[in-house]
Amino acid sequence: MAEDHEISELTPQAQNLKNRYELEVEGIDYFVRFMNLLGLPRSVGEIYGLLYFSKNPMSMDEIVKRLGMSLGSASQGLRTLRSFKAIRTTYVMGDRKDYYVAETEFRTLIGTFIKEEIMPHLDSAGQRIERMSHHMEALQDLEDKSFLQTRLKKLERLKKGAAAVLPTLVGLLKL
Amino acid sequence: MAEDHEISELTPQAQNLKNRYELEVEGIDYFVRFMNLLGLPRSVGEIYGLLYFSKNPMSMDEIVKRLGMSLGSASQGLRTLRSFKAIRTTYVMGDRKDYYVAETEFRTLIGTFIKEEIMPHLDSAGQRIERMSHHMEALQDLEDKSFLQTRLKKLERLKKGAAAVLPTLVGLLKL
DNA sequence: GACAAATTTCATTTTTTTCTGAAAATATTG
DNA sequence: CAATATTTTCAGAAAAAAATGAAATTTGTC
Repeated sequence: MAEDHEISELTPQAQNLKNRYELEVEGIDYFVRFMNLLGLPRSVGEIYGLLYFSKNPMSMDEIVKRLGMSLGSASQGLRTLRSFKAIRTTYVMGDRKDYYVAETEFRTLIGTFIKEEIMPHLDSAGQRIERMSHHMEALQDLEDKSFLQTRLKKLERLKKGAAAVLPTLVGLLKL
Repeated sequence: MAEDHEISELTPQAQNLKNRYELEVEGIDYFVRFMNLLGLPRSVGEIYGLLYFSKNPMSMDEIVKRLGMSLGSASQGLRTLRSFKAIRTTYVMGDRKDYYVAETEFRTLIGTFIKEEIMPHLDSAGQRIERMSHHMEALQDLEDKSFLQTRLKKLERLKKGAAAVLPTLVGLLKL
């Protein structure tokens, strides 16, 4: 009973484990917030965070166990991450499971995100502006017409600006 | 009964109204999607879209009537838009209502959004990275430690890059 | 400063998104 | 190719976000 009163003192090993664990938890939280900023669900951020701070590739059932999430969420989340090339699979000899590792090249990751998630919006934005311009051209009231013309031009400029800046941004990310 | 069979033919005036209406609807939809991309609720996009394509300032009850939304949503949405400086109030003589007009300088609008919504995240991200580094420094296993050090450095670089690029982006928006 | 109009707040309801888990589909091994 | 392990799908449950509307507050007017 000599160490009864030292119950909150940790051995160096225990302290070490605790540090590693807290680092991981905070790291996962980091990516949960980041992905959330991009409009992606919590589970996606959790999986990516776990993989980002894991030295070894992980299988889906490991991920499920570590994060305490359902198989469905894990499968869906891994699919999303693959679609952004944020993770990739590795082959582990003598095992039929798939193993995943985080892609840590943020440049690629964000580039894919812009290309797949943002650019399509810009395309349909362009089409919508065209349809609006068409309606605008046909208006009788000249004052109203010219007012709307100005507003539509501004929209067009915004759209063109975004379409120009985003790819440049991806280029800049080489940093 | 001469025009019975022309029931779907519109007079020029009616056609004109229809064009104006469809332009407005499409314009509102445009901003609903845009705001949605920024993670803002539909009601915020609706209000901004309506104001953006309206030549005249509008009061809250007009907005409520035109969009068929609740007073609560309108009040909340207007507050959000004001906080981004996406709209401003105008004074209308002899009327005690507040009247709103859209701020059409997208540069300002996006600038405010970045400053108010994105930058705070970057600050807390920096703090979180620091806490993680602290835990990392204390680790015993040198291999794991150096692995995590690399990962944390990458995170740090991403964060620094974002912090540098975003204000630049605002500058570029002068276009 | 009492009244009325306009606006905000907030508890509740509605809608949308995300998660779950078991069944179906697919892939792998002996 | 049968047996089994792994992954995906998807209907329903749970959680989160947004909208509602009536009460409370604020603002402006006489």
